[in-house]
Amino acid sequence: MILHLDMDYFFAQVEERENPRFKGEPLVVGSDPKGGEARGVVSTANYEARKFGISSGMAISKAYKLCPKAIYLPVNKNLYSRVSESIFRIMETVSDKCERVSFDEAYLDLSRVAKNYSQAEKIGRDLKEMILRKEKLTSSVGIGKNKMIAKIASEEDKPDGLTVVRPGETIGFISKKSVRDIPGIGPKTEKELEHILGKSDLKVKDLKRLSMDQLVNDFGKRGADIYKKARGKDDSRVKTKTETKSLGRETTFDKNTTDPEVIISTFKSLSKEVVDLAREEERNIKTIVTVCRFEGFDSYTKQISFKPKKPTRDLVYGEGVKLLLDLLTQKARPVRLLGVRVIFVKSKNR
DNA sequence: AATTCATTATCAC
DNA sequence: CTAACGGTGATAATGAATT
Repeated sequence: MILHLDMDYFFAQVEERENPRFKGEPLVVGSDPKGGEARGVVSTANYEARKFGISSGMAISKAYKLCPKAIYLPVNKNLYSRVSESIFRIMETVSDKCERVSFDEAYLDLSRVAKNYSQAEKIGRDLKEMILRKEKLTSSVGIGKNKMIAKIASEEDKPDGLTVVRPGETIGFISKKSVRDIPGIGPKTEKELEHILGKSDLKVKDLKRLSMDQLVNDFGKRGADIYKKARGKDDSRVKTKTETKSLGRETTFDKNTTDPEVIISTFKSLSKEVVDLAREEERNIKTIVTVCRFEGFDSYTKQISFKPKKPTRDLVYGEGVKLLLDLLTQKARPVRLLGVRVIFVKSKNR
């Protein structure tokens, strides 16, 4: 028995709470639109802004065109992080089997704490109530027999919703949903599935026409996953703690650049950030990856592996620039984005 | 033959 | 007219290089 909780339009809702004058006005949290010239994206928009067609992930320049008079706020990560921590602590009082997915999303395994779905529902209501009381924020909850069902259920009735899907209702619940509602099926996979089935606007029930064999053939491991999910099955566990496997920083320039001074100094500061953060992990690294996106949006990576070493600035910057210079001389084109990432060595015992 | 490395693709939020 | 489009991290596929 799994519960999924998703905060409603989280960043924007927090900003409304901090400044109630924003309520009722279209509000967009994301990068500075700079009069429509900026290259960032929308993080979260409140419902008033969504009426203009603005949504998460959209280019901020497009959002600005759709609604220049909206209130545009920068992403105040520290604030959301504090609120997030408080919400997770509330959730963890209900069950310590809690998986934090992002700032505003988490799963709880209720198998040990609820005898039946009615009890689970009560827990869901209580959770929403506690969060509202403590943080003055609304959330949406879904409960189902596995993580996938719980997640889709939490989307069902937002904002401020609570949906319980009992095991017997599972198939009926998902069959009419779009294939895009299945976590793990993104735009590319949807397109490919449409091509295979010769039909657009695919529903979950349509997927049942595809055999396990065919799906595995076409999509590998993910195909097997799709086969099961189309039948309401998902045996992934709620995982409470996971260790960081990699850590990186990247940045997009305001304008594409060919200036070596700018490129190198930017890379240097990205490297410094990565090293400072990697140090806190107190673990060795085994790979350094540099990323470069050029004018035209095509991206390339170059990486180097070695015997486990401490993440020092000399190492990460030193090896990193070599990789970067390789990419730059190979392409010799204006640069849009630069990034650097380190991959940690797996630590022993778990 | 098995494992690791390098690179790209896809996805989620 | 169309495209516009961040940052962080995970996982998988594939082919080459190593062990």
